[in-house]
Amino acid sequence: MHHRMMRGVPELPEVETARRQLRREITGARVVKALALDPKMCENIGPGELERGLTGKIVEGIERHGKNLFLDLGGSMLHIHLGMSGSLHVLSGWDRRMTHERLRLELDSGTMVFDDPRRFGRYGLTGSVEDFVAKKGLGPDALSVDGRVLLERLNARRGTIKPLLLDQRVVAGIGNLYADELLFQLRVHPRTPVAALSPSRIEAMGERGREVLRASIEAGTDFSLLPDGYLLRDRSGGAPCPRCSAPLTTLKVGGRTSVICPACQACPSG
DNA sequence: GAGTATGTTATATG
DNA sequence: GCATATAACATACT
Repeated sequence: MHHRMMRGVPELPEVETARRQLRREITGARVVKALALDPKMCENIGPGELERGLTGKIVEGIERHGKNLFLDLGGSMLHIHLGMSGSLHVLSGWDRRMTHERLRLELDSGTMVFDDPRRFGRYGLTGSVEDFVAKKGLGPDALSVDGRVLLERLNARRGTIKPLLLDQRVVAGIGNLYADELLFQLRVHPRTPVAALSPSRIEAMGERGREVLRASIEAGTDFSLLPDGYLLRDRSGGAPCPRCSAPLTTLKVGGRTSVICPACQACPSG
């Protein structure tokens, strides 16, 4: 048996889906053997030391902050960031190594595998989620952010809206795809300066943001199951805008690809 | 072969 | 210090 814990590139909803699945499948399990297979992906620790730190521990719970996942081992935590191409799997029985296996936890109830072709992912030990968040300077988890909090976070900053939404120090968990979705739903052009957005617009963005993330979690991060009107159902250049049917266009903002409806998301004038 | 990629971080520049 | 731009990381796919 082989269970994949999530689908899609790991942004907040994908990691949250993995968290829920892992909670069901490996809570209470004991780590019999740990294999840290890629030294480059070990964060602030050597593979041997990490393996020793994991062996014998019991998985007491699974936590998440933004795109970061934490296995609570009682006293210490295994931190996992899935990068751009990482995925988590639970195997039972004697499944072979996966093609791009980077971390393997053999448990008394099965095996958890972190597979990652591009090796942008990271793993290591941390004392607590709070320590980790403080050390990285992460903002509040995006699911906990409402209109008031987003306004507060953005008030302290100048600059362009989309790169700020992607900055994990402002809010943790939003990636390129969900930023595009949010801006589309709010009819905001990604290059709009924050200063050009009214407080009520920013508040609305904060409220809508968690709705978008929740909707994706409910859909199991399968974009084809998102409600009508979602950009992510077909986010490709030339596809019809779900609102007005004009062809979607692509542009670069802050070095990242953005997909917008040129009719709905007006260019900032200033 | 060239160009693309949904994440993060370091470095340089104004 | 801040905002912005760029490269780098390593691999797969079109």
